[in-house]
Amino acid sequence: MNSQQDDAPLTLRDVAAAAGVSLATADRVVNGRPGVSEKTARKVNEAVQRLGFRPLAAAAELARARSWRFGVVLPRGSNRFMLDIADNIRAQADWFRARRIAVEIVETDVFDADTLAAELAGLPGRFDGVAVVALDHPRIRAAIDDLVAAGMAVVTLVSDSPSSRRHHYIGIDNIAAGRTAGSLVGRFLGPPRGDGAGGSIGIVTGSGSLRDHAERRFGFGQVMAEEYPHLTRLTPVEGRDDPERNRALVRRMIADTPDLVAIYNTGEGSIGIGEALAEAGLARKILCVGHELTPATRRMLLDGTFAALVAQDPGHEVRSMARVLHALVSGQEIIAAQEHIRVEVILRDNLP
Amino acid sequence: MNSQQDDAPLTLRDVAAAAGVSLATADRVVNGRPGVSEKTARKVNEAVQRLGFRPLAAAAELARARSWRFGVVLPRGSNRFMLDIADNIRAQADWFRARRIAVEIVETDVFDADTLAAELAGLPGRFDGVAVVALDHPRIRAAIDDLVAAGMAVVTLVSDSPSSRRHHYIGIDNIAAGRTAGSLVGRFLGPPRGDGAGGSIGIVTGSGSLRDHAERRFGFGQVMAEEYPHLTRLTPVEGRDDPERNRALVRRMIADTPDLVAIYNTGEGSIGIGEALAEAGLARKILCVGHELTPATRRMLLDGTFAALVAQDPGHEVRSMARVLHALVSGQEIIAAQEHIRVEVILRDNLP
DNA sequence: GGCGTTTTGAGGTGCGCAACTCAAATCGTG
DNA sequence: CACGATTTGAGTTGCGCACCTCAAAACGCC
Repeated sequence: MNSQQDDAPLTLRDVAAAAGVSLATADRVVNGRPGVSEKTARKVNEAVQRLGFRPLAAAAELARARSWRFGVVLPRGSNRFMLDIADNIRAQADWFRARRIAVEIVETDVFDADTLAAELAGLPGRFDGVAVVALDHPRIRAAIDDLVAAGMAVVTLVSDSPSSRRHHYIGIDNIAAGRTAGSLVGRFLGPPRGDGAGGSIGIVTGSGSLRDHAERRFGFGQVMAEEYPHLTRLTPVEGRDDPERNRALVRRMIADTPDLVAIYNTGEGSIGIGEALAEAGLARKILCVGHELTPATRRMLLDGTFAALVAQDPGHEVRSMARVLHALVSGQEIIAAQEHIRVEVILRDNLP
Repeated sequence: MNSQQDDAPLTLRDVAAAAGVSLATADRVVNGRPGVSEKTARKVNEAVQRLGFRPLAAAAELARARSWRFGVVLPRGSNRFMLDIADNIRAQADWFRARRIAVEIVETDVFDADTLAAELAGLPGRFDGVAVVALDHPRIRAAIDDLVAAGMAVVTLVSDSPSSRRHHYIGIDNIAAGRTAGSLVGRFLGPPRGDGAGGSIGIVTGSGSLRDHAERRFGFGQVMAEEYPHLTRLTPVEGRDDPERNRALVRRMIADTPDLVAIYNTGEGSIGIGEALAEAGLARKILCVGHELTPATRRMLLDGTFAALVAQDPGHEVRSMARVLHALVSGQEIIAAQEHIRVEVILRDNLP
């Protein structure tokens, strides 16, 4: 016979009673409204602690009774990965609607700082929260800071602008991703031949100005220099994530590099690399490691053209973006561990 | 000047109006209550479709106004990974409280079918939903089916009982995990020596009766036989996830196997393997691949004793368990993609 | 047409909280 | 002590939905 029926859900009323104050005062403290003496506030906070009170999420949300408008700024007409992001946003439509969140995808030329900055400048008023695939550029940094200053919740997506005041970055550590690719290449190639030579590694990259690609090259180079000095890194070639350009570049790379043993693609358009290798009869002969899981890379992983992919889960990123923006605007807590985006290694055997 | 103020949140009342029925009738249809003619139900469902109505999650949850009791059946006094699971459950306490969910961890001897079955038999009435680290055994299957028959939401955690009627399995595909480990070992060892010999691979496993370990061995063996026939697999030795036993076993393995080139541990207690190798001065000389990220395996990954880990994220599993059980008991939808637990490959470079 | 049955409508209640108003009590200060 | 300022209490409203009751209407059948 317990004197306290313990299933009784703990409400703010209980906290007020325990603290010896009225519901109104407890509410003022919990919601940070003014007009409460420090002493009283302390009493209430102690009661909250002692009883382990948490406002019921559903009730809080319902009572706030407002809707949110989120904008997601994505590169226009972009690669498969960005299309996946967009698809995942649409797939989350129900989740958003059930939370009174209206999401609008804003397509723009992310790669031009002025265009992107202008686009960002037009967002306040239209949205309560914004996710943006950022460029690491002073003008973008300033534009993002302006958004934050305007009271919007701002997260960077996939590509960060770390010096800005964005509230959160949702994406992977691209240096770690590059290092991981480096380790895979080094390990898969095995120890140097008898004469100490290891061969050359071609590096295909999107563009020099994208922070994520630059970081991947950096991480890759770090590991190579430290751990596999017998391997030669060729100068990175820029295919701008375009399969056709990549194909041409790899074709030339093959012709120019007799001891080519591996190719690392920091970005998209891996299919072009696979095609160039197939043309030359070198598929599965030259070790390939790339990024992101797409229908094309999946196929090449299965047929052995690519040995491994270093990837990030766009579904996770979109859900994380949704949760983080929602938590930011509605003042909820963010579960850091849940929002950490992992650098995934995908082999043929653990394809999702 | 839009005639329809589009920010007006769509409520059930709007649906009722659009369908030309009363709120009560619309409510009956949406919540599957009886006493509505088929014709009327169709009208309402059409309106729901047409308007894209979703009940506001917060309001629905609040209105249901009930609390849930979940039980999580874990092996008693178990290994680091299971302790991580328990820790993550405790770390989710706030999340649970905010949803009026009381979680109780039930420790028992999971490895004895009778004990586990008896424990499960005592759960109905105590809980609304149960997550259980299952054994694949007819008696457990029957016990799980009884829970489901008693109206409980039941998910298996980490280790499945696929023939049972459990509503959901939360864990990885262990065959894929074993295959992944096999590919890593095969790739990392590189091509056979000139004489075609590849060396021997030791396999350390927990126990023959655990389904997850058996599946990992199976997947590992598959890949080895298919892709790396030049490598010899030694007969698996059972260390019951105990570091001390593993150490003794590996010590003997080293002594008995001159051409030992790699060790694969399907389970826990990897630290014992590292110690045995260090004693023999073979750390980093023999390729090691194991499972699960723990403080010990993290350390050995960093110092190079282990080349890679195949892992599952206990945090993700616990969150997924919470979401799935909550969705099951409260009749919500489950986002399959979100609940899929990935087979992760962890190298030194992508350590979370 | 009259009966019983099924279907529908109208309305109420409460979930826990946020946000507000207004009056009462308390406080500090001269 | 008196004054105004600050703090506190009491109470109300509404968020959107689930769930319930009761009466009215429509229906099917003989």
